[in-house]
Amino acid sequence: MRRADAEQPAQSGAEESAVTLEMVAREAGVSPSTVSRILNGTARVRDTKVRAVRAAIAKLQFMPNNAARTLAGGRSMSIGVVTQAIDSPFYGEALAAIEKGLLRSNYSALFVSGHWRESDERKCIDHLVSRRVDGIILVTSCLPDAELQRLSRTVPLILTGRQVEGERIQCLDADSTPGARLATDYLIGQGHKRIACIGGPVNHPDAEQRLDGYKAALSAARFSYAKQLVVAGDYSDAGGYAAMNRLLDAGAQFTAVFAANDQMAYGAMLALHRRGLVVPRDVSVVGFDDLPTSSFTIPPLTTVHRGIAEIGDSAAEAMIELVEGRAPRVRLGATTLAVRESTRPLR
Amino acid sequence: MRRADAEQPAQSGAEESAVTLEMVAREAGVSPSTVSRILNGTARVRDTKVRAVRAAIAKLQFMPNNAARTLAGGRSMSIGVVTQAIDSPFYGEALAAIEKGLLRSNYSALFVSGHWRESDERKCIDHLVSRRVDGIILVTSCLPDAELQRLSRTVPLILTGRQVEGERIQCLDADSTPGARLATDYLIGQGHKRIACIGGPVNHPDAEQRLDGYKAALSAARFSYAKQLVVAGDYSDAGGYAAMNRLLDAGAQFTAVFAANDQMAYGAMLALHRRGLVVPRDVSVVGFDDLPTSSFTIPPLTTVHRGIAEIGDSAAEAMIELVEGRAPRVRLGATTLAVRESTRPLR
DNA sequence: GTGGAATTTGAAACCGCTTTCAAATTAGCC
DNA sequence: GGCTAATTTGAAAGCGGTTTCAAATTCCAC
Repeated sequence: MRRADAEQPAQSGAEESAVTLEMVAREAGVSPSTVSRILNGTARVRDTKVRAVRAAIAKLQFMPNNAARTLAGGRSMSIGVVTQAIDSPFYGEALAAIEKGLLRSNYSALFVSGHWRESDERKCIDHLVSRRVDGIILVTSCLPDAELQRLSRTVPLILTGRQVEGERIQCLDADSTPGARLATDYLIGQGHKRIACIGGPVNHPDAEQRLDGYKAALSAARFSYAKQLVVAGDYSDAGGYAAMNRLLDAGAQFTAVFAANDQMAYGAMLALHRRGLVVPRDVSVVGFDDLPTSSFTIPPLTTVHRGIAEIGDSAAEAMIELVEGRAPRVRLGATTLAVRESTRPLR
Repeated sequence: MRRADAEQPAQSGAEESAVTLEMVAREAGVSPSTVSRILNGTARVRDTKVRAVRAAIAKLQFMPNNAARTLAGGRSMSIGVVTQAIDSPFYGEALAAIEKGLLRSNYSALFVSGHWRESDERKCIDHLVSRRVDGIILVTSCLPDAELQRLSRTVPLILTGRQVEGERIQCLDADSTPGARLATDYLIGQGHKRIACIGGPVNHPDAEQRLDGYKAALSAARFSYAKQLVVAGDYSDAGGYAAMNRLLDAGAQFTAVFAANDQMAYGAMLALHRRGLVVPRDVSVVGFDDLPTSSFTIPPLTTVHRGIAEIGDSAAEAMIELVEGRAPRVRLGATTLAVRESTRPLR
């Protein structure tokens, strides 16, 4: 309850006025240009001065003003990252990897979410452009190709989960078809004949790929595609729950399910559990994404592993190559199947 | 394989040079000052000019350069948000809410993660300061009080999950003690007498509160505190799994467990499952946080609900009040218990 | 010691916007 | 219509860095 003795004006809520490069220069007895050169390593400087400047920086606790740097230098050292929902486990993992990858090269990430809505995404992107980001990573995008192509004239783009042509567009091709094929093939290999599918949102490029993979596996095994075994979800737990209920209510007969992502698999498993069906005894379930939690569901989920972190990492790396003017060479590891305990051989 | 016909220099990777405020001014036949005033609403301007400028902006597709604005205006319109792991479901939910809350007032969020390491967090914060954020929201912080107080002289702070005094520090008091008490009281009320506890990381203010709540409930019921029933985790699924195994391996006898967060509860449930113990028949489990997924675990998890989104939302709101110079009035809804299917009355 | 090349430095312009200050315009009133 | 007061505008000075350009030093060989 003691008050400061406060002879000097209290300055309530006062910000400490920031140290500028010029103050550093004066303190070190050199010109601002010299300080700038040392900071950026853009020219060699006599060693005695380097030391003097370093000392001044430390003494004054100087921190360059990023806005000024951006304005003068023309680069903001920040990369915009567009996702659809920052709070989905899938994006979370990707974002963490991107953040880490960018930070390695001293770039920082600006995350924004489009909520699967074109208008929201457009607004986010405008925001990023206005902040003069040096590049944009679209982890998934709702926008039409033409619009992305137009955007790429303003700022270089990295795109995952989709293929769009463009001089300054790099696509990290994460085609989901093979993964879905892998999952379905596995179920077939385990002797399952009636395999249901809980798909993603309709008209969603990625969701379509996953459905395609499912169909391809079916036809390769000469199984007929049964429409009543396929139902659309929305990539959420609740959606998977509802989808499974629809399947069950319609009296569909199946011994296995392929869910187009892990979260829907969770929901589906709960719906089965509620009806007294045990996974994998009564129904085998396979997911897609291999979220970190999927090792800890009951039972642990068999799922398509694609290294989300790896995608994020590659995206970050490619973006840095791109903005530094090098040609990014991108390679993604293959998708694999993480076999756990939600599936079993039939008979 | 066709090459561009390219008579005019190819300008490979050329950025469209950006439209500036001055170009807008010229196009509209007014001075830059006037355009600025219209943009910011800082003075009234004759209606005819407003229209002319609006037209010019639309025609040229002008987007103000944020770096220049920040430099000239002294505010960056961005708020730093420090978390520990952007990919944890807990933070994900909080971040989504913060992003949304800030966007409402046209602020944007800069997310960085400290990974529960002081040095990392310090680096992140320096980064934010250097970017001249107008404020920092620390969703959780590892840094000592004194350091935060020092930091608050540079930039206003919102702090959740912890209480630190300071003129420009606002704490969103999310004391976890009552929540933990609530959970434990519930188990006791259901007739459980031997209640284990999987705590958070030691020396973690929040984790300590949760442990305190557990102890308080015990002693209120005149149960003795049994050291062998308490084991520390690390807030991760894997940690909860390991912790439960330690409990079981040590031969601890209990009919219920309180886990200090949901993710550890997931891990604990899996460990029980692996030993053939059924939740809630053999052991009741209560978590803390009410993550979105917790409604979809098997069985759905009984857990302490604290409205993570609400915390994020309030943090954003309070931060805006703070930077706009108003005194933030913060109120958080009470914590409640979401009773689901992982608990049952004993006997 | 000297000339010329190579290296190191500083002055000053500039990046695109905000804001102050004074001039120009308009409005209001007798 | 003329004078003052209120309103609207533009010129210009920053904000804090980077970068160009030319001047000042240093280096080196002869």
